[in-house]
Amino acid sequence: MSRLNKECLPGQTPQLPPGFEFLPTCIGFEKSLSLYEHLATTLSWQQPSITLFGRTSPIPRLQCFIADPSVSYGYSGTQLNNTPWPDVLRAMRSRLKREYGQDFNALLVNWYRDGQDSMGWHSDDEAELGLNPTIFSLSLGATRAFKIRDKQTRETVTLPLSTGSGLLMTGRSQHDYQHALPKQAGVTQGRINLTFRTVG
DNA sequence: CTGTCATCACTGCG
DNA sequence: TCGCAGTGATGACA
Repeated sequence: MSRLNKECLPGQTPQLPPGFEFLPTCIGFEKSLSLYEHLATTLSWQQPSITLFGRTSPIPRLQCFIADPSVSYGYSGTQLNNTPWPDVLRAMRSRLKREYGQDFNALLVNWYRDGQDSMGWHSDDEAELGLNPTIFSLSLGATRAFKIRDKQTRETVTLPLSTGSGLLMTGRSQHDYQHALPKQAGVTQGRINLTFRTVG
């Protein structure tokens, strides 16, 4: 049984830009935390290194790429090895197909072990994802501040993503906006983020 | 083959 | 505690 933790409580939801839909309770609180524990202990986590500005460092998070065997996917120069679908995630994928009519064939999982782990500004605009990709994101564990920034105006909104919440990104969300998960010094608990996508 | 372009995270401040 | 500026080698692609 997972322990209640203040770092998992929800925050305030701002007005979001077009193409971003926040779903506060996709799965229940207890269920989300037990799924966090399950995935943290059972997935085959990887931490590749990246070289930039002459300095090589491990990426500041762990990741696992789950996909159908036919799918090939990579970003910023690294090719990701496919892990087969665990039962619980295969079931979630089926549920998403029923609810959103979207047949996701790939899932990038990121584990932000504490507030020192992060992801910089980017868009999910790789060619393999197509023109206006639909991406579904599910958050498990500690609440982290998700930032969305308008590429033109650089106006930024902060969306606290609490455990069990979903974020559906559609339409021009990856054209017109970037998103990031900054470091948060106060956070000691971990967060796992599932991002379902359709490749090819 | 060659040049252009976007990319990514850390440190050191304020 | 937070955010910004400054830091370049690499791969994709025309």
